[in-house]
Amino acid sequence: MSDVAREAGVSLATVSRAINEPEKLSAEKLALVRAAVERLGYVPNLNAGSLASAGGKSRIVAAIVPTVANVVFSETVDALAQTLARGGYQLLLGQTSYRSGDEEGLVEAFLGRRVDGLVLTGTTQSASLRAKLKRAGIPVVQTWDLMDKPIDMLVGFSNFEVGRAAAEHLIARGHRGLGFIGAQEERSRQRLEGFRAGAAAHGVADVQAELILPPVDIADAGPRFAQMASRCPELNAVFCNNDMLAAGVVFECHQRGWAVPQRMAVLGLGDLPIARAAFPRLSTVEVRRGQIGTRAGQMLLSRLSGERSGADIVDLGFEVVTRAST
Amino acid sequence: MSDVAREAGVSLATVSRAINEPEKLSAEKLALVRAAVERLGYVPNLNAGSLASAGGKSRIVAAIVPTVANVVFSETVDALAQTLARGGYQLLLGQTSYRSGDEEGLVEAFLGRRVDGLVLTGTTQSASLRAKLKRAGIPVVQTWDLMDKPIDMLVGFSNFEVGRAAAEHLIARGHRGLGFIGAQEERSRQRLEGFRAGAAAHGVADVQAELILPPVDIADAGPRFAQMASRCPELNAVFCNNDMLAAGVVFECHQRGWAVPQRMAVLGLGDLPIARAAFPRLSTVEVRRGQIGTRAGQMLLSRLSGERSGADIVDLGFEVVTRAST
DNA sequence: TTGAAAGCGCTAACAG
DNA sequence: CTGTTAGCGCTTTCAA
Repeated sequence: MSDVAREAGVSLATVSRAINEPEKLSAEKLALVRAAVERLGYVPNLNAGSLASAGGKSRIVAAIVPTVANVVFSETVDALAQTLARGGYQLLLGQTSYRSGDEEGLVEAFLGRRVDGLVLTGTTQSASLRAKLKRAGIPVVQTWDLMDKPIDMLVGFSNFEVGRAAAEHLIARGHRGLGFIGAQEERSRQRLEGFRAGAAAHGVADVQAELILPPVDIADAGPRFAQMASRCPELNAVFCNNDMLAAGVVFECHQRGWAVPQRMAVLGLGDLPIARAAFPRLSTVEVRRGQIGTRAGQMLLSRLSGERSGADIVDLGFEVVTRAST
Repeated sequence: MSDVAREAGVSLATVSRAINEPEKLSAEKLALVRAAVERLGYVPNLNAGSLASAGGKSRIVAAIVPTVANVVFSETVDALAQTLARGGYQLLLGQTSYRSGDEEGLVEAFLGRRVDGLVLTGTTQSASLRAKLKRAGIPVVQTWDLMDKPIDMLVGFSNFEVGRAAAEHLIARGHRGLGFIGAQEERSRQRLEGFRAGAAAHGVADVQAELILPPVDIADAGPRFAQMASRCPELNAVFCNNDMLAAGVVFECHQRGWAVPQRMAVLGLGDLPIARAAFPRLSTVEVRRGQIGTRAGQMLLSRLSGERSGADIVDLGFEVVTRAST
């Protein structure tokens, strides 16, 4: 910056003003500085700027997800990044690869960078992490599930209820040989519990379940489904924990010549594009994964702009959309 | 930090050392400082640190992709983030939403943050952007395509050759009524050119093409395919620019009762998990999207650690994998 | 081994 | 409208 000042023959403060509050400068000096900036290819150091300016805001928000390689999270991240970008914030990405122990280290690193806000996936942070976050005093939003006492803010839906609704949907359509294909992971387990509860409430005590160790490979869907089917001949409906898995099961049914939904009903989760591209069209539980990112971003933004906004807990809900596969 | 110093009864320098070079402190003082840090919940400000320390490295690398919501890029980003994390770097994410004009603004912002490195998607940056990047003097790696004179480093494969190979594969297997479904986007266009060239080389002059405006919705695959098929009754093989699209086409064929590949051959791109989950199993052009991220990360890391490493251009190639759908 | 002091690149009063 | 002077929170000589 001092190079620019010298080149333009003005003081440091003037250069700073030319960049941050150009309206407070004479046209003459402004032009001088701009020319010098141009000539030197000067790019202001934002870090130094935020260090010096009051509050030291970094204009960076960090997000932690299991992996962005999973569509469900990548769409949340996409929406979040877009929302933040509109507010002038940038996104620092952290991935745990489903190792929940990694979360604390990531948070620590982000806090060290003085991120202005944080979005977390899930609601099962350790007590020490919760405490650390509260002490940090920055807005935090947990996502993808619900709970009573969030660290700060929360946007998600009830995975347990999703499971229950899935069971009820399947039973209402006359299927009682129920199966569940999911992941060995928090939210999937919650859905399985809900699924079992929903089934039990209608007198279906036995539910087949296959939990895949993340990262879930869609190609596992077929084999896992095959296992369940041979273990339990009366199986006639499966709830897959994402539409990709469901598509895999549908393909497996095609291969076996099993009619969907007559011989086997298949219910997905997410309402991914493939649900509408599959044949038959997939019935699915729609969850607003994009909305999660958008809302999380908005909540952060309004908090960061000083608004003491309204709801700190938003339940986005979900919807069972019935198409042709159930 | 001064709070910690006071609390521990030592100087600022000692606190700094306790954090960055604990081996150079007496066990006594070290314990003192650590206790104070613990008691106060102190988190060192990394920004201030990098400002003060020579070189001012931020330990942040930025990546710009069209969108992380597209599997192909999300896997690259996933791999990149993981690789960088292992080297102690974090990832700042920028999305253009396919608006290539947004790229320059993002770069500007990242440069302002003094990121230590940058990874770009594609090779079609404007001259002014190229110049800016070169002047910035940080390692830059372009990805997802090939070119002769990259800004700095490059890791990708030839999209043109992918297209050509796809055409040759299809023709070799006896299909001559060729179609192409892709996106209105740089790399997809390159593949179409290659596809046409490959077809022409074997005397197939007429190639049907459908280019979808991004973001590509998989549910468009069926309708687009239907259009092509009705426009050109002799169509008997389509090359889809990603496996999702290909799965969509396969579903459409199921629906029409068209046997794949007998009535219609379907070739995908990417070798996504769904290619092995589909029925019939999808033939596809495998491109190493994870590798792109990993290699880009490694190249950056080795450059950042001072190694004057070897190849600055790496061609990852691709492979046509023949399964059951062609 | 530890501390004092001088910055890193920039912003923010405060004068002028 | 513009320049001077302190810092922001930390690291790093240089002495002690």
